[in-house]
Amino acid sequence: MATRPTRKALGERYDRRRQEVVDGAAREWARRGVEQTSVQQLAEALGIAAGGIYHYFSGKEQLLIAICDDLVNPLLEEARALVAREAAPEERLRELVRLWVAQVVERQDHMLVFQQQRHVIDRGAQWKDVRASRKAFERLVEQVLEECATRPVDPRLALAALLGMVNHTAQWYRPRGHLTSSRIADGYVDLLLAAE
Amino acid sequence: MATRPTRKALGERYDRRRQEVVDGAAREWARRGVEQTSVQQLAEALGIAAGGIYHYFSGKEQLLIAICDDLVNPLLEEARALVAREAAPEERLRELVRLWVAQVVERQDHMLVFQQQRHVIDRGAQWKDVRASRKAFERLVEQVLEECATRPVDPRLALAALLGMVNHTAQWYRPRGHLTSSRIADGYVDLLLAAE
Amino acid sequence: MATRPTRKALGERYDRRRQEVVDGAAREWARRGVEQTSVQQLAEALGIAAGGIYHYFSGKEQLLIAICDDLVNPLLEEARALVAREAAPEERLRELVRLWVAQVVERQDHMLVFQQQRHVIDRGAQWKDVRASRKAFERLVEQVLEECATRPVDPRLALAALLGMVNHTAQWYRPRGHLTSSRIADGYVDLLLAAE
Amino acid sequence: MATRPTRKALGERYDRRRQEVVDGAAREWARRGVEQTSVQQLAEALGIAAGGIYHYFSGKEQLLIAICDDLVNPLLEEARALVAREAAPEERLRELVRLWVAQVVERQDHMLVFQQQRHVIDRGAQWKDVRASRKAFERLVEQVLEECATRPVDPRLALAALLGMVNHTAQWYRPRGHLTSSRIADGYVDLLLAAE
DNA sequence: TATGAATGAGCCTTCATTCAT
DNA sequence: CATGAATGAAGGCTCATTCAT
Repeated sequence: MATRPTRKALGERYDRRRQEVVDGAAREWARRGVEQTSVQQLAEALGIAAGGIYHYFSGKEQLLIAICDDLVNPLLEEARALVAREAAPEERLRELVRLWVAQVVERQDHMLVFQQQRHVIDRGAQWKDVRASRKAFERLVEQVLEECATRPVDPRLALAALLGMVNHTAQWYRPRGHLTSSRIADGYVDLLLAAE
Repeated sequence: MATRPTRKALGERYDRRRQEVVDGAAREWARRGVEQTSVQQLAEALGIAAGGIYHYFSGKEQLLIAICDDLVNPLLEEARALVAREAAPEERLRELVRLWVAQVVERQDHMLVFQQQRHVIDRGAQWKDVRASRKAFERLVEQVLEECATRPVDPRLALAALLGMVNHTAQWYRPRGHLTSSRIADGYVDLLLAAE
Repeated sequence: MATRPTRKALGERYDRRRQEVVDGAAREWARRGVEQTSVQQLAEALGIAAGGIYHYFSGKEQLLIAICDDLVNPLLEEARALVAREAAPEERLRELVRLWVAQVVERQDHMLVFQQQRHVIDRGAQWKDVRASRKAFERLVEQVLEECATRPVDPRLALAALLGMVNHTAQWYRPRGHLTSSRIADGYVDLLLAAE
Repeated sequence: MATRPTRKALGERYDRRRQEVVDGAAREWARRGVEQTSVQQLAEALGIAAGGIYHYFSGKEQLLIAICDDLVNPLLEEARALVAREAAPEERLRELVRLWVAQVVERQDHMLVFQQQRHVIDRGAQWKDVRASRKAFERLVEQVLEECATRPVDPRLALAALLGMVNHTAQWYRPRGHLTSSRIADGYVDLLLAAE
C-alpha cells in the first residue's frame, strides 16, 4: 500500500525544493544580474510565490550565500581529497585543474554569480565562511603549483594567471563545443608547465 | 581684479569637474559596488550634493557608461595605433599586452567596475558602443596572437586564457610591489609563447 | 480498554483547548503587543502549529474579540447580580469596586490587551457587543456612584477618576504584594466617599 | 528688499515641517492606531509623499519616539521647575497636577499614542530615554505627594490612583465642556487630600 | 484535529531623479 | 552651477490565512 510521507521524506522534499531554489536563482541571476532581478521576478521564474522563497532562506542575501556555499565548499572538499592522494607533482596539478574546470563548467551559473558579486563577498561579516573557503582553495592551488616545474615566471604571477584563466572560463564556456572541460584544463596546465 | 573665467575656461572647468566625478565614481563603485552605492552616498564621497551629479550626467547609468567609455576607448585607440606600426609578431604581442596591462593597472577601479557590471553591459541598447569597442579590442588581440608562434594549445583557448589572465589582474594588483605592470605583461606573454 | 471519548467529552476537550488558546494569547499579547506578535509566534508559545489556531477562531481578530468577551461579559454579569441585591449605597459601591478590581487583577493580561486595543474596539462593527457591554458596565458604576455621598467633586469627574484608577491597576499590580485586590478596591472607594 | 532664506531660516523651516509631521502623526495615530495606519496613509493625511517622511525620521518607530519625547520631556522639565519653587506641600501638589492635566489635555493625541504603545515603550533599547523620563516624572509626583497630608490610604496606592486618574483623562476629555483642565486637576487633588 | 508549506496582499523603506530656490 | 527637499515607483520582506496531507 502507499506509504505516507515520513518525517524523513518530508525533510528530503524540503531539501530538494530548497536546492531547486538555489539552482534556479543561480540560473536567473547569472543571466539577469542579482540586483537586476527582483525577488518577485525570481519567484515567478521558479514558479512559486514571492513569499515562498522565505521558507527556505531568510532573505535575498542568504540565498546568495547558499549559492556560493554550494560552489565553494564541494570544490574545496574534492580538492583536499585529491591533494591527499599520492601523485607526481605535475600530475597532481593536472588533476586539480581538471577538477576545478569541471566544477566551473558544471556550476557555471553559480560561478558567474560568484564573480558578479565579488565586492559583496569581500565585505560583509556574513560572508566570512565563503571568503575562508575561497582562500583555502587558493592556498591549495598555490601549494600544488609550487611543487611543479613551471615555466620561468614569478610563482605568484603563475598562480594569479591560473586563477584568472580558470575563473574566466565561466564567461565563455559553452557546452557541446569540442573544447571539453578536461581539454580546457589540460590546455591551461600546458601553458604553465615547463616544456619537456 | 580677478578676470571672469572665459567661456573656454568654463568649459575646461566643467570637463575637469566631470572627470573628477567619473574617477570618483569608479573608485567608490569599485570598492562598494554600483548597486550598493546610492547616488547620495556617491555624491557625499565626491563632496557635492546629490543633485549636482545630474549636471554632468543624465543618470546613474550614463555615469556608468562614461566610466566604461573611459576605459575601453583609449585602450582600443592605443592598441590600434600600436598594431599599425611595423614589428615582429611576438614583439607586437608583447607590446600589446604591456599596453593592455598598463591600462588595467592604471584604471584599476574602472576595470573592476567594468567587470562587476558585465551582465549589465551585455544587455541594454545603450551599451552597444561599449560592447562594440570591447569586441573590437578582443579581435585585435586575437589577430596579433594568431600570427605568433604560441605553445601548442587551441588558439581560441590561448586567447581566452590571455583575456582571463589580464582582466583578472585588476583583482589582485597592488602598486608598490616588485611586480610592475610590464613584468606582469611579460610574464603572461612568456606563458603563451613557445619556448625558444 | 480505553473508552473512546464521547461526543460530550470531545466538546469539553475542544472547549478546554479553546480556553487555553484565549488565555495564552492574552498572556503573550499583553507582554509583546498584539500587532508585535505574529500568529506564528503565538502558536509557538502555545505549543501548537500556526494553522491550529484556526480550528478555534476564524482569525486573529476573532481571537482578540474572544479575549475581550471573556473579560467584559463575566464582569457585567456579576456586577448586575450584585446590584440586584439589597444593600446600603456606600456598601454597594464598595462591593462593586471589589468585584471589579478582583477581575482586573485575575484577568490582568486580558485587561492589558483590552486597553492596548482600545482604538480598535472603538471602531469596527464586529466590536459592537464589546462596546455595548463596556458601556453597560460603566452605566452601572455611574448609577451606583450617584446614590453615594461622595466628596464634593463633579459626579462625572468622580466616575472618570474611578474608571481611571481601577483600569490603571492592571498596569502596576503584582501578586504577592501586601496590596491585595480588596485592599486596593477599598483604597479607591475611600478616596471617593465623603469622610464620615 | 526680500531677504533670501538664510541657512538659519532653512533650519527653522525644517524644524517647523518636522513638528508638523510629529503633530499630524500623533493626530492620525491617536484616532486610527499606530499599526492600523500605514506610512502611506499617514503621509496622505499630512499632504506629503510617503518617502518625504523619511527626510525627517529614519523610520516609523523614530517618529513614534519623537512623539513621546515631545510629550514626556517638556512635562518633566516644567515639573522640575515647578518643584524647585517654594510652596506649601498641598499647594505644590495642586500646581503640579494642574500642570500635568494641562499637558494631557493640550497634547491629548500624543498622550493617547503614548498609552496605546505602552508595551512597545517598555521593551526596546531605543526607548530607554523615554522610559527614564517617565520614571523621573513619576518619582517627582511621588515625592510631592509624600509631603502632603493625604487621606489615610497606602501612599503607593494614592500615587497609583493619581497616575490612573490623570492619564485616563486623555481618554474622555473633550474641549468646550465646563470641565476645564484646572477644574479637573483640582477635582483629582481634592480626592486625594485629607478633608480640612 | 493537526500540521506546515505555500500564498499574496500589503507594509516599510530605499533611492534615482526632479526642481524651486 | 549647486543645493537639498520632495517625489513616487519599486523592492525586500512579513504575515494572516488557506489547504493538501
